Amino acid sequence: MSDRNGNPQDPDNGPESPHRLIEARLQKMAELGESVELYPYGFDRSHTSEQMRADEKSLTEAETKVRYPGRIMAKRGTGKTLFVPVQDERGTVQAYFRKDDLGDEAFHRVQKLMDIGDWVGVEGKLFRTRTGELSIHVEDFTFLSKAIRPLPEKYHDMSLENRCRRRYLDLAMNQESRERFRRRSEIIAEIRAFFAEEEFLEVETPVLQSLYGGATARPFKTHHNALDMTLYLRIADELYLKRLIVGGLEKVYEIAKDFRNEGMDRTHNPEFTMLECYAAYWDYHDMMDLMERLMRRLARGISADGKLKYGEVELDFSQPFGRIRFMDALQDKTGRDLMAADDEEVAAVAREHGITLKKGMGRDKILDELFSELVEPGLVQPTFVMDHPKELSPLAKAHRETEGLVERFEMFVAGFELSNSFSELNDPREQRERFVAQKALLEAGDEEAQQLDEDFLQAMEQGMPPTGGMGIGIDRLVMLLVDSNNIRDVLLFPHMRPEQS
RNA sequence: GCGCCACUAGCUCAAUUGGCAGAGCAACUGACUCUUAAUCAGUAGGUUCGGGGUUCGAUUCCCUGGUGGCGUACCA
Repeated sequence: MSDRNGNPQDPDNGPESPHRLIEARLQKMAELGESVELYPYGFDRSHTSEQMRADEKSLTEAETKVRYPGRIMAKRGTGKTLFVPVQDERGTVQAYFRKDDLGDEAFHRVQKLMDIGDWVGVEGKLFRTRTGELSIHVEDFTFLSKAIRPLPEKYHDMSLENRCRRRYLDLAMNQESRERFRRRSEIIAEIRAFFAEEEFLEVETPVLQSLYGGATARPFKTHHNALDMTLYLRIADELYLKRLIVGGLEKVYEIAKDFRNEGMDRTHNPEFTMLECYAAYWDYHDMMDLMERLMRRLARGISADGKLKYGEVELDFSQPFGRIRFMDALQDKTGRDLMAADDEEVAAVAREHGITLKKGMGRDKILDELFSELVEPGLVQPTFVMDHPKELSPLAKAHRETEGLVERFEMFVAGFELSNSFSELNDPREQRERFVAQKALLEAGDEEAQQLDEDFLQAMEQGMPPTGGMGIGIDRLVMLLVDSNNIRDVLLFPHMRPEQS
């Protein structure tokens, strides 16, 4: 944007010195306001653009008068006629104005005083022009709202920055943007329907928390004035949802914003939408099955065969998802059995693969790095990666067979992580030990380590049944389903630095 | 965080080696009764992101601040 620094041509400069383009529109408003209501209170719509296209034949044959509101997207005049594409949410239908039909004064209003970007309601019969454009032969029209700022140019895409900063313009100008956000809403509705059928209860837990937990991440801090205390914006719902399991709610889920005080890039926004679900008596195998059912259903909602195009690749959700063990995948890539390897050997293998080791990186952290580097990029088709090293998962239950591992899986697809799940740790003694270990990390300066949550431990001490839990990154899921490679495409208002003068 | 690149009219973009700051769309005036990126004739629109420097002269070179894009690091 060129006007971000508030120069005198900036139309944001306010009423003191209106921009010339705004001035022109204000003058039209003044003239228009003498004869019509500029901002009326409603409009009685008979048809949407979509309905007119669907029912064109019957509407035309019956010579039905339609009443259709929308935004003016262009004006093409040929003297005493005027063609005006009028856009509603799902499409555009052209309005055809004739001076002979409307009279000089009304025609002047539409030809001279109505601008691109204004809202209008037109009334008339549907027909096709000689060139085949679906049109309304206007008999009467109503101003619905006057725009005093111009719309962006119609023929080139807006810059990504402008599309995000001024999403309303992106939506106004781009049908595919409107459709994409409609898809997002439908996907989330479908997810809710799925969880309802699976008999999960949708719940809401606090965003403002005095202790943050349930994930390894740095939080946002805020302050409660009346209580004069520091509060954190949640980084996960986990510890609250587990309290509900303790309480006897057997299947719960929440779709909510989490906040993590970390970097931003094409797959990360500081606030993002997370789904977490917990089911009593389940383990991570049950959660894998649930995830597979969910993904198959969502994929089939888009294409009947369960295969989705994502960028250059075709993702197949119709077949059983791949299942590999974390350590086996590493062994495949390194040719070494790292399960048996000691810390020195693991570090050596990491160096062989060009991984820079930092101070304080434990064995499990190094394994995680190796995995991200060697295995993750190759996980294109939906795959469950199972049975992770223990240290990285302080809330997961120890593996029932293998020492040093936990019962956990992450689902990967298209090279990124879509969900994360455990057989949840429910032994309060072990949970306390793990928190104490995390606390040590925290005190050693690891800002992402988890805090000891005494209230949560007390809940667990009350008895928590065996439980399966899972988190799904909804924004990434939507990216996958709408074939987008940037999180900003699926967030209406992604975080942007404020513009400054 | 770090590195590279970008920022010029309301929007999308040009401008040769440091030498008069331009186009398309949008706007304004006029012509045109089936146009569709309407067309035709004309008009207007600029603190070249902010600040500093070098120079006879800076959109152009240097320093600094801002915002963005891409890569990288952390993370979902």
